[in-house]
Amino acid sequence: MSETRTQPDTRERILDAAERLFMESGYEGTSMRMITGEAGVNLAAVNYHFGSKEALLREVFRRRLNWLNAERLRALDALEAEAQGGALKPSAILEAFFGTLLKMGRDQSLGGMTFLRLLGRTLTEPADFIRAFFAGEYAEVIERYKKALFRALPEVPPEEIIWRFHLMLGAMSYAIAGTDALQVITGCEVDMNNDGPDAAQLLEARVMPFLLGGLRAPLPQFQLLQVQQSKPEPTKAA
Amino acid sequence: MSETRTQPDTRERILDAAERLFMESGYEGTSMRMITGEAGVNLAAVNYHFGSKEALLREVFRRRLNWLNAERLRALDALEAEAQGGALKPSAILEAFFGTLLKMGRDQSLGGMTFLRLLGRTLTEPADFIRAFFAGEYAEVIERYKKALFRALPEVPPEEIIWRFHLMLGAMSYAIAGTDALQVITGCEVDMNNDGPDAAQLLEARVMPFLLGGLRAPLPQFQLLQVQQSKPEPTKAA
DNA sequence: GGGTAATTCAAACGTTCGTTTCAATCTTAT
DNA sequence: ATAAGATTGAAACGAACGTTTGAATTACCC
Repeated sequence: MSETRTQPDTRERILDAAERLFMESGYEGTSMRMITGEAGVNLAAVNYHFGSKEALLREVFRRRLNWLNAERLRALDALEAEAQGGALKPSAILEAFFGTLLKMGRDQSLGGMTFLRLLGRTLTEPADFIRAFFAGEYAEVIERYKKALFRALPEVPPEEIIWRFHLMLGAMSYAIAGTDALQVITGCEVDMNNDGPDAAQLLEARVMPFLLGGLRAPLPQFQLLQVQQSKPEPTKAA
Repeated sequence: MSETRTQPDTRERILDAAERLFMESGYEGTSMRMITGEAGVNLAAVNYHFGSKEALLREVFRRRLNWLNAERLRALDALEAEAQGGALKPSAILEAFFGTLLKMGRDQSLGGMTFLRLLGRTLTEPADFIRAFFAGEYAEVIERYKKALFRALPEVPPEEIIWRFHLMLGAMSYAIAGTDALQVITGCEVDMNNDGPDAAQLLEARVMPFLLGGLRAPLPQFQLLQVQQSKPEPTKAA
């Protein structure tokens, strides 16, 4: 009747529906009709408000990554201010980088576990425009954290640090996105299916020690590889 | 004179093209016309030889996973025979599981790095039939290795081992599949782009120490979590 | 060499995709 | 109240999708 104020922000309804569906079915596996159907809006609304399906995906991420990027930089700034020019502890850097991520999983207004899973899953999407988008969004933050890790681990060759950063991102992404995928493979249900604060807390308690253990693992034998890649700097014993 | 080769390798040409294209563009992002075009065969050939696109994907994996599964079981059998009933070293178990995988990357006749990347990427595909297929293909091998890890690490709670198995799979998959995806994000090129033996060897030297370090990392604080998990009731949420 | 099955081929099938159109409706400021 | 602009609605667009058809061609066995 008169209270049917049918304007609960069409844009937000579309973004919420798209976030959930992209997470569940992937970008190519989600159609515009699925999105507008779940959002309860007209099919043409997506193209009217966002321009295209690609632009919609970008906006889905932008409204979350703005906060994530800013918060990650803020956390690193705080650490560096506290250290007063000294090197940071690797565990503190990981806590700032991944802890900030997991904080999103606990806060429904920041997207919660839904966005975390979408993020982890989308990093492996093969579409070119998606990869290009992420490269641009992440560049500054990754650069800052990479340099912090270089300073925190001066005895580890930078290339090795980059590799392990790589591997930590992969482990974390799978732990988040592979909630049902990999746990089907491992044949055992780990109780991170439920959304909300518990899932993110469990995740943090389980994953952070693993990441730190991997980061601080003994270095591989470099003699052979160093020759192959013709890097002049020798390995410092560790 | 080919007595058993009744086909002019049309089947193999399709499988090779599909393997490469699925790796590059994903399942949904690869069309039948792309596959038959690259294979140089007629569009109808896929449905004639395999029945459907889904069945083609399954066959692409089956011709590789048959070897991988058998070899992984054989490697574990050899370890257990050598141990004569004793527990295995965790590093040996990882070497058997992931070393076998990386052996495929070095052998072009087993699919090489192309198949490895396809495998890592497909594990995150959201399509239901893909997940169901992998669950069936992997079940036996995962079960065997899980039990071996339980015996090798009796002081670690089984659920924690499963989690870390999870995380190791994720790190390895990203290291393989994320060749260009994540290295764009990290903004630094790691030279695993080239196929062939070198890439797999580099991968092994870099990744295995990381995985072992994560697996043997100190356990998290369990007091709080243990209460939640010691209760046998599952508390499943929708 | 003829008969039979296997395979290839061009063409079309029906469906779904993202996108566009344009009239109808709602919002807002004058 | 009314004009102007913003938003929504129903319908259709052309293209691309996976799949099917039926005739033409090839390979194989007796």
